[in-house]
Amino acid sequence: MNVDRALQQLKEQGHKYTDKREDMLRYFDQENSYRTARDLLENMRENYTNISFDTIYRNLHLFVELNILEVTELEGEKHFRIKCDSHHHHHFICLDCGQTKEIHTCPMSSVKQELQDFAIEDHKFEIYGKCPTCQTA
Amino acid sequence: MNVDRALQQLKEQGHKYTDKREDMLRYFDQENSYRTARDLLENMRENYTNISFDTIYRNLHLFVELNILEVTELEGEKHFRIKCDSHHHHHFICLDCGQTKEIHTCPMSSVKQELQDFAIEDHKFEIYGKCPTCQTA
DNA sequence: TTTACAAATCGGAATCATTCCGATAAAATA
DNA sequence: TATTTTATCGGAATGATTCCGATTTGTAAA
Repeated sequence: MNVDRALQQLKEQGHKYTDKREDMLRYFDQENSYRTARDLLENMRENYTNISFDTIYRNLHLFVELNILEVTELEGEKHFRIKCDSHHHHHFICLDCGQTKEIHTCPMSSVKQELQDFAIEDHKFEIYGKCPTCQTA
Repeated sequence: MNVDRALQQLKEQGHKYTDKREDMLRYFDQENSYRTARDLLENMRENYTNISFDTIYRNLHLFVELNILEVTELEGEKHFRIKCDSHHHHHFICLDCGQTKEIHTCPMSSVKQELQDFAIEDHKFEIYGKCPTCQTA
């Protein structure tokens, strides 16, 4: 997912263009890691002094709904990151800095046999720890 | 993990016995599914009219620390269940009733090769959906 | 079996993330 | 440009969780 494509998708689905939306997407595109609503708010405040939490959350949820961002819950707080383009995969998530590394192993195919009568709606496979950078810091 | 063993473990580690602690453990032992602090509170109120959230949370955290309960975050709320005895495994979790089913597939061994320089501290593999009972209900 | 003390509990206030709402402002379109 | 729809703001409300001072209760030692 890149910013221009996301913006186009917004327009196509009847949502309005705003500078704030573009900047939010650019923020996640640059960060390329899991960030909280507060992280985003603080970054946005640099250019939009009075931006409100309502705007932050409304757009975060919109982006998740449109599959532009993905979300996970870490230590009681939602964290968002731009959705990866490539094929299905999972993430190692650094608990210090939020950086991620793609994991290409996914056990779902073998799991489905174990869950014949269950309606699978979603799954989460995440590995937590410290990335090389945060280990030395 | 069973109730008596948990109570003994509490005692061994210098924690005091209280009826409430025993009843909390019995609740999770019976339920055998992911329950919230509020679920527990409401159940406990039947016998202890004035039990407080402080007591609920303090003990939930203690139990997690002592490895008697395990915790996961579902839809912004922490859910607790009694820790399984058997060997390492993961869970299918029913999003309606919180019932779980053990999944015996775990991809961590193959994943470790992908994460040579990363310090792995924890991992989560959960499958969400509807259990057979909740599908028909 | 009392005593003494640390741990546990209560009640309620505080905190923190998130959501909601009414009023205003800005984008899109005719 | 006028109209309509969506977005934003500011601030209040909500809901889970935590904190705190005062009180009570296990427990171990006298």
